[in-house]
Amino acid sequence: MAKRTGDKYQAIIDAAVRVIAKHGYHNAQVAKIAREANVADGTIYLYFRNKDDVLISVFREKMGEFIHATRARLDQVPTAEEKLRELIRMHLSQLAQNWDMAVVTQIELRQSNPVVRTEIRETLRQYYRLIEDVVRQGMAEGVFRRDVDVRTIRMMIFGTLDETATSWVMKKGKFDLLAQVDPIHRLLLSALRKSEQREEETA
Amino acid sequence: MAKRTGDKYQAIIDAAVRVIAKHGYHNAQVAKIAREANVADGTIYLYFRNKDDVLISVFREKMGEFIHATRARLDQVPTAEEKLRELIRMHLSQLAQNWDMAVVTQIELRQSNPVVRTEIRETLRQYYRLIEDVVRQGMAEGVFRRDVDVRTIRMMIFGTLDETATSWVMKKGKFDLLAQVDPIHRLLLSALRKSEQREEETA
Amino acid sequence: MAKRTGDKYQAIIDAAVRVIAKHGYHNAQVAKIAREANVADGTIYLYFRNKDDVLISVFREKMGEFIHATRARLDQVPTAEEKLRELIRMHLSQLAQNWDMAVVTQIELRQSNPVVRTEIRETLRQYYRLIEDVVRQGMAEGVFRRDVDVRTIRMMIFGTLDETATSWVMKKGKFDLLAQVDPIHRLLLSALRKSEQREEETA
Amino acid sequence: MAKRTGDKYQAIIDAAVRVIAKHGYHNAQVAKIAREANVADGTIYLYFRNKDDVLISVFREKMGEFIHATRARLDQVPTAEEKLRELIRMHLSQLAQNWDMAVVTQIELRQSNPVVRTEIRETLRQYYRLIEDVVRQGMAEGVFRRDVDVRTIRMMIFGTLDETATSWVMKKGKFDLLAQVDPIHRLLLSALRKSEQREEETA
DNA sequence: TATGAATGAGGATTCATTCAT
DNA sequence: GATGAATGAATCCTCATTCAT
Repeated sequence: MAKRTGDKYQAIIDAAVRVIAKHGYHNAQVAKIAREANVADGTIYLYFRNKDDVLISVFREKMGEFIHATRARLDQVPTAEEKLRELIRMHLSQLAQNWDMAVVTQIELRQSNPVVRTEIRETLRQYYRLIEDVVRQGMAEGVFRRDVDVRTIRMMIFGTLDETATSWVMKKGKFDLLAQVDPIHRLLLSALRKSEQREEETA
Repeated sequence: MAKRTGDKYQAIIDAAVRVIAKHGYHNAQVAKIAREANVADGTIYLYFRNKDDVLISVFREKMGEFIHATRARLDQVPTAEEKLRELIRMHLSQLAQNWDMAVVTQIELRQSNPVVRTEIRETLRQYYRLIEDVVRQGMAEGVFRRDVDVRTIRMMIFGTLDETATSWVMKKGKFDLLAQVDPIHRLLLSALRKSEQREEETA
Repeated sequence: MAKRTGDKYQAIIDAAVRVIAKHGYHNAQVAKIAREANVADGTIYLYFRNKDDVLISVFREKMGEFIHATRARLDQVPTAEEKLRELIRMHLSQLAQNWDMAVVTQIELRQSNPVVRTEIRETLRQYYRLIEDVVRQGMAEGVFRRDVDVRTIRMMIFGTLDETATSWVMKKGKFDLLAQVDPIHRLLLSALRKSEQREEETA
Repeated sequence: MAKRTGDKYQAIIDAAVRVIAKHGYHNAQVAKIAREANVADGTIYLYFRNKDDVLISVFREKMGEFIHATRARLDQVPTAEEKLRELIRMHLSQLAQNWDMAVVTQIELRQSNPVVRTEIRETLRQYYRLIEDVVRQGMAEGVFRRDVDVRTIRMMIFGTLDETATSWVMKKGKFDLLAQVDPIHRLLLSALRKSEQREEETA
């Protein structure tokens, strides 16, 4: 049971995203997802343990791609400041490019039950680590301040990006999400950069 | 129908908070809330249109108190920088002082259906405005930067506080939430201050 | 929950008997029972924990009446031999008088799942005890043989009655069940009597 | 289709017995039986019409062997009284020697649906005839009473043996089934013998 | 006002059977 | 013959809401 590969596996995941985005989490019945994926209801259970497993897999697969793409991009720029910019850009652009996924991750999947939510939070940890790695690099470079805990900084970075994305979805994409990259980058850089004064401050 | 006052009205709201905090959103049945409030199931429908109305009212009432208390406090300090500090402090301390409410607002109520979520978002707007007013005052004072849209800044402030609060609840209160006030204030101030002021900072 | 009294409780039990007798165990859906009892599906769950509980209760209630009536009758006759006769007569006549119950207890409920079957077996023990008490009395009277274990004798008595009843139902009541009382009584008496008495028997 | 011979035919039947004995009738899925028999799910349908056919065949084949062995044994003893003893002995010993089959025939297969049960009852008729033949022989010999219908006597004999076997399985084989042969034989003989013989018995 | 018994719509999941390979 | 991936029908139970008292 529960094969995690194959065309149908992907088809079901993609169908789930479309159905949830269109009808909402609470109206995404297994039958609807099956129909959208052009498979029988029972077929879903050849690839997934249960409905929760489908939802968790949606998040894991998509967030996995999201993180993978982001990490690959970050690897291409050397400095922490540039990495921060790419992080912001990738975060917002990937959501901007896939409205369905944006709706699903920012809104719908957050309504899910405790089991799904716990799994989601687990997946998010990888992303947290990615962010914290950038911050740590900046500190090591001597560019980012060291007087604030890395986790606090990560909360600011993630919180800012997440709130921005959620607002964008709640406003039905009525503002240009990518236009936020630059101002957010400027804000976060200002927050993170060491200043001459702060150096003295810690002395 | 649906009178919005009286002892029972309050009793039901408070019971809802306790039940949701204890059993989780998905296990907060009307019957359970009624029992906790020492009223009959049907009585709830004398004070609320339906279950959604109870949940929305929970958020509206509690968030109303939250905003009212915050606004009252902000009125007592003159400058934007100090107001920002009080905003952060009030936000985190009010959650820190009421674990049930923290669980309910940061975790459980976010699992609710679209109707409730929309209403919640509506209530949040007042809080958004409060934050933006502080930012605008800072700009007017010539202390906060003006090269970034007020809404973007608000997203950073709210996103940071919200993510911090959520992490705190997810980690079951294992870290000291109030200890975050100071570092967050420093981060946000650095993000918001005009360059010149940052230089003057230590003077 | 699960009130075990009231008109509806009885109505549901009786409806279950009729539905099972008519449609068979595997076609006795909760909805069908509810409709037959003139209540809503959900009402059943105000009186019973689940479907199994309905089935178990059917057996327990009906078998309870069965045992009670039998015991009451046995109390009215003094000797073990007469008691044995009444036991046989009551067993067969009660089934003969209630075709639906006969079908349900002899055929349909035996198809039930392990949970239900276990509960049924539990209830049957009381009946076993009733039979064994008659046998023991006969032994105490010096009328019944003592060279065979009471339980073995009980198995013969119950086995004979049960097989007779089952055959009668399987043959759709095509033979006169009550006509079996006398021959079975004679057979069992011959089996049980002490040798001396058997000698006198023919006199 | 549905050839009733070959290694796989037997393998499937034997696998069904093991699976039903181990997991119970309600957990004996076709897929599980196929796996136990080391064949593919679909292969079962090359040898059997459907699942019911498998179950019926299990009973028919095994009961067939049971009856055949019993008949062969009865042929080796001349008198009805001895035949009765061998019947009892064979009935109980064959079950005692094959726990899986005992569980399957006494408990699990009785939970099956009407189609299977009807077929089972059909197969049982052969066994009924075997029993009745012994009884008739005893009557012809002038040894068994003739004042009770042969079928009634058969119900007593079969009922007694069946109830004994079922009790033994329900009690998980906690008592010695073969130790019941002698007392049951004594009981049944007492029930069946004509009065004169019974008189001689004590001499 | 207050009660709480009654309602009934709605959905995830299993598993016997098929059929293209 | 043999496979096993795919099918899709069928059902118990929960719980928000009503309404007679």
